[in-house]
Amino acid sequence: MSDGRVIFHIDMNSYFASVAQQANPFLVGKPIGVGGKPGTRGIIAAASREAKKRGVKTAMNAYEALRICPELEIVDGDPGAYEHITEDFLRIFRRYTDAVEVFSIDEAFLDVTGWHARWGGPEALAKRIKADMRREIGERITCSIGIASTKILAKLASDMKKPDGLVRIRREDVSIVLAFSEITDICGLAERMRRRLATIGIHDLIDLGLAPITRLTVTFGPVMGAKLWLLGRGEDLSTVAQEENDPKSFGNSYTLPEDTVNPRVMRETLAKLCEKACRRMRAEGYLAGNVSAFVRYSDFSHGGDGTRLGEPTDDPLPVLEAAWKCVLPHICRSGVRMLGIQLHDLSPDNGQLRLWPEDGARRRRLLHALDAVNARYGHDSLHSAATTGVKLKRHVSGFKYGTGVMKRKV
DNA sequence: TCTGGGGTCCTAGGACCC
DNA sequence: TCTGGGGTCCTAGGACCC
Repeated sequence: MSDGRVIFHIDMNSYFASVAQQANPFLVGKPIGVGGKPGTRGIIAAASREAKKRGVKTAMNAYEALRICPELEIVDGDPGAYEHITEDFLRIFRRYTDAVEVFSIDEAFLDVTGWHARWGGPEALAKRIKADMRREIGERITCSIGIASTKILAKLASDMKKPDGLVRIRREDVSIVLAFSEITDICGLAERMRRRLATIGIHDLIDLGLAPITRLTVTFGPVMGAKLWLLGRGEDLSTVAQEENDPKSFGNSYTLPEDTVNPRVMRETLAKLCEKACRRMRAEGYLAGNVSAFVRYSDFSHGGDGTRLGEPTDDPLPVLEAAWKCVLPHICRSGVRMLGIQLHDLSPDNGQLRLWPEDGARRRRLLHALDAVNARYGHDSLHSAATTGVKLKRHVSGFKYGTGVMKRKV
């Protein structure tokens, strides 16, 4: 069935670090890590090739990374630049097929079945894409391309040679590749699944390929069981999705510099998170019908709840009130390390279809004005006084808190 | 100075309806 | 008298991804 398909998985190498090095020649050839700001408990989001050689790994704690590699230079991420460059390489991919699925900011699947022949076959097309990228995006930002008949195998292939790799897994080589791969090399199978499979005597992908489907469906349910059975044969039925999906949720979370039991700190943190998530939602034109809020304790266990919002909204005030009620029963247990919120049940904001009461309309104008200032001067320039906890005398009917703004750092 | 922050998808279980 | 069973919707939570 899938024999005829030709799928590419294209994965940028050390993407954030490569972008930083391309933007700043002083960083070229040096071990750098992106993220992990001092004074926070952040982690390294990406390490340059030089840093990786010295043992720095993605998701490593910044202190640990500096201990292993004291000369490591830690630089801030630049989300705007990543988005921009991602758009550039997607444009290149779309020259060669309509079926481009954005898998993350630095990865995409391409279905080039029926298109590769005119470029001289899959490998020749992959080389051409690499050449386009070098010429149009730059020498620093390289990619690894995996070619196979399914998405899972293509992804496995792109992982096999880094950086600047090009690996094709042909149908006749699938079983040998699987025999030399770990269960957790397969996208979608991680440590938990490895352990669960071990409990029924499946220790590697060869075992998985030999397991009867009933054993898998009994243990993992009909859907996951069938999926595992196919994976054991190097098959998967997923197709390259061409259309970009609408977002399902907007969430923000923050790990405090140190654990706290202070409700005031927690509420202020939650307020900023609500503002941030609502701002993002307004920018993309969505309203949320549902909010959930949660805390992570010192021991990494967590607590929280969700609730419906009275009516769909993108206003941080009602969101904060609802989120705070969700979190409140959970904050007395022990020190809190992280707080987070998530807005779901999204609907498009068809402004004209909704009847805002006059105060509501005024408040919306205010929020959008705040957005404009923050967009211009930086995200933390202005906060609504209500969500920062400043008590105001002026109240606006229909809202529990005032709508004044507190000036900061402009 | 162990363990960030942004997401999606799947499953289990309860409520409710016919 | 007895208490089925299928379907859908919703929510909470786990697993996984980069």
